[in-house]
Amino acid sequence: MASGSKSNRVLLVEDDARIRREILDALRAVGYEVQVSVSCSDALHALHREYDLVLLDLGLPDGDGLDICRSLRDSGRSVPIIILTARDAPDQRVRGLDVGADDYLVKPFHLPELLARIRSVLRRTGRSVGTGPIRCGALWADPEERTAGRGSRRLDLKPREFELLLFLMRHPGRAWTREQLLDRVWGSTFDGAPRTIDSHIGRLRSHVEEDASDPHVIETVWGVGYRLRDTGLSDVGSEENG
Amino acid sequence: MASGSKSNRVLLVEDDARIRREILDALRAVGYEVQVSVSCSDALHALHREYDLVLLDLGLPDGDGLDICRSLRDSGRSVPIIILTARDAPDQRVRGLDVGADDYLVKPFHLPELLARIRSVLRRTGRSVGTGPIRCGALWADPEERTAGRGSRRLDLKPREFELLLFLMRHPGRAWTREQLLDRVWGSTFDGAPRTIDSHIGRLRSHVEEDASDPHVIETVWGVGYRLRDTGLSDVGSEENG
DNA sequence: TGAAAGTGTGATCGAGATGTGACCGGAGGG
DNA sequence: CCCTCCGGTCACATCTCGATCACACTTTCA
Repeated sequence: MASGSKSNRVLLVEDDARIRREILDALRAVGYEVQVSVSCSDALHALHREYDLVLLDLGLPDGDGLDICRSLRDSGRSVPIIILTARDAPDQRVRGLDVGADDYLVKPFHLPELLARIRSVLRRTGRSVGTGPIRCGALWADPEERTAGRGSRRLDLKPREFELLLFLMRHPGRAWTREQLLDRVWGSTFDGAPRTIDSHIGRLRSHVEEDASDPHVIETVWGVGYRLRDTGLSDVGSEENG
Repeated sequence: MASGSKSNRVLLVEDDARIRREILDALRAVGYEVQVSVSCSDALHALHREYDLVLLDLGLPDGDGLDICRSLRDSGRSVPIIILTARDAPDQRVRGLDVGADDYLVKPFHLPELLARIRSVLRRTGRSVGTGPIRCGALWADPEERTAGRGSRRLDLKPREFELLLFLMRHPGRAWTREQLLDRVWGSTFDGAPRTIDSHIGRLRSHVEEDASDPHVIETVWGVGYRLRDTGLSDVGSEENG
């Protein structure tokens, strides 16, 4: 999901120079990385690359934006699309949405509303933060599916191991004492020996580490506790759009 | 008996009887399973159950729909929400979208457009329930014909077993708790023991699994529930072990 | 209405996950 | 260099939770 620390990439397909300028400035002002296409052929070429969002005008000089939308969906690409157009008839809206657009906004529109709709679509397709899968270096975990893995390999974790890993992944780079982990992962009602943590860390390492005798992922902080190594989001062949 | 896997489940929150009737009829006509709430408290109660979509009016007699939206998101629920309201000021739209709504439609609207936007949201969130036959690995099922099988062999499933299998096949790879399965497959009216699920999973396994004593198709997720093996991923067989 | 099939539930058994203490070895400090 | 302290590992007791089964209840269909 192309959302990490980099900015979101947007393809703006619009032939009217004035409107284009206006949207472009607004998007850049709030930090999106924007590319521009002014025609169908132009857009189809640009779409060989991956984007987080396509803003699509329908009335283009060399064809209809709906065809772009349709061809993207037909070829299985799920990149989010928001249609921006002057065509405001109800059946035109229905048609736009039914060829696979995620939203349909009629010109003239208010820029703040466009930005809000963009945020909404990105939020939805980027999977909302609290529940969606998270990544940390080569590690990934999906609380909803209850799956975790390293790279392409899926890990077979026991419930406690999964909870522990999930917690650590939500706070990469930070060191935790055994007491804190017991409190946060086991819950405040649990009153057990801190050594319990050691066992579970050990078991987790045997799954997660390349070489369990030389831990690089779950680090020991001597005299304190443990920490998940913060790998400033290295790449592990992500991408799921397509 | 309401069967969650047969159609998409929609919660309609609307206090105006005329509008409610209109939307309700339209949704049922196209096959959605609709529940209705007429107030905030009503809606919050209904939302203890799971839905595929919430249609949310903002001006409710006992509070603001925005609060419902906000509280759902705050508690980590990602259920799709479409706001339907008479509030048409741009900053109200922005606000609605920014508290977590997936779409914002101003009254009066055209029903076909609402339906198209519903389709779009369901498509995007992957909750759209198709009516055609589906496959998952060697398994196949046809909701219309009410037949299911494994490879070339037809399975003789009882109604509940069929519904359960169908539901699992529509979300391969995802783990479900017993409570969730009861809610989605048995229906929101059913209030029974979670152990019931165990029985049906057992019966289903005896049909579906090569060797029922060593389940590979319907996996047990310890401490959570069950999951249909996602054959899309590479082999999940026992990894290392300590 | 009666028989037969389908479904829900509680009891029991056993597999598998978890917590704990003992023992070992290495890191740090004097 | 030695001593002490702390973390790693392991085996095992314990306990939780899932599988199974029998049976009662419900629904369906003749």
